[in-house]
Amino acid sequence: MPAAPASDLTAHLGYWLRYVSNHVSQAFARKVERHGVTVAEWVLLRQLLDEEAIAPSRLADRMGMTRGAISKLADRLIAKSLLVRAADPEDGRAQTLSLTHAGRALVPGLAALADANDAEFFDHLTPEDRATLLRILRGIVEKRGLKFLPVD
Amino acid sequence: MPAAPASDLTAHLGYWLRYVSNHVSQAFARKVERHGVTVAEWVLLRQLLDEEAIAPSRLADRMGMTRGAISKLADRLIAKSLLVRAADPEDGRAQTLSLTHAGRALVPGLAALADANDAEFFDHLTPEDRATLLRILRGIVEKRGLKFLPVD
DNA sequence: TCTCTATGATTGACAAGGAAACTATAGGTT
DNA sequence: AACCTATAGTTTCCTTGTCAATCATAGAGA
Repeated sequence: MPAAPASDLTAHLGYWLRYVSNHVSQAFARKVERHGVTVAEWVLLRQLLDEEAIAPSRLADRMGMTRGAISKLADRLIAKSLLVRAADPEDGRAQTLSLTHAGRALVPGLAALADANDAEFFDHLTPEDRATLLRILRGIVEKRGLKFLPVD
Repeated sequence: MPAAPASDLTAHLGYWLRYVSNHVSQAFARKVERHGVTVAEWVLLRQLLDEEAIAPSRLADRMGMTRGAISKLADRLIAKSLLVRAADPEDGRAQTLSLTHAGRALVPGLAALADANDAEFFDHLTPEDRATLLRILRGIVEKRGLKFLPVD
């Protein structure tokens, strides 16, 4: 009798991954909340820091959200004067999003919070463990051909 | 000049953790969806398999959700005839939740899906890497004194 | 016993994302 | 040029969670 060993919930790596990841994200959410932004908003702002202007659809791909979600997320950031939407001069259908001055100014402070959050959860690991964790996670992304950055 | 190195988004372990975790959970969500349940519903059902009956508040703690969320989650499972709610005979305020026959019968199939999902994402790792990953994740939970199991 | 506070659970209002319908424009084909 | 299909974005509806208010009961203290 092989007795399939009962699938204990806590035996699943996926379970632990979700467990820890949610805590890390929740902790980060609390940190950025004080600055008036959500985690999704932070990710969008951060993406825009590198590029002059970017199409909503590209953001949707990169952030792993639907275009509808990006549309609304952009609305909220525009309402906070951190973002501007402009028509693409080369394509009548397309829009571009770019940071306002205020938006650009906000990013470094949030980045520092991201650093702090990472430190809070991972600094106690040995350098080897940190490297292994990163290697494993990147490996899964590569192996599975994952395309986008999740947010929630 | 130490030059704090710009906080590249992809340098954060929290980023990768969230990235991978969300994909693993989304893949699992698609699997259980075919059986008519959500991930949160699966977790609740699985928790109940071990205990005869359990208080909603205990579930809220364990699952890392608010009591309000558990209340509604239970409503949905009751509507699907997988769960029953009963008054606690010892405390007029308390309720207890327990699986119906159908609910209990559903769990093994879902557990198999959880196994399959884990295999899909982690089977390519060496046993050492799997062990390390589990150890690291458990270590973080312990170090940080995390109390509950996240769901979404 | 009466009252006050704490606790368990539910409910209502709101937030944020997904799916699908919809609008407008691009670009190829005839 | 006229049409047809593909693509970019937005909007609508639905789901599911949180937060805060609410209700009922428990249990301690005057």
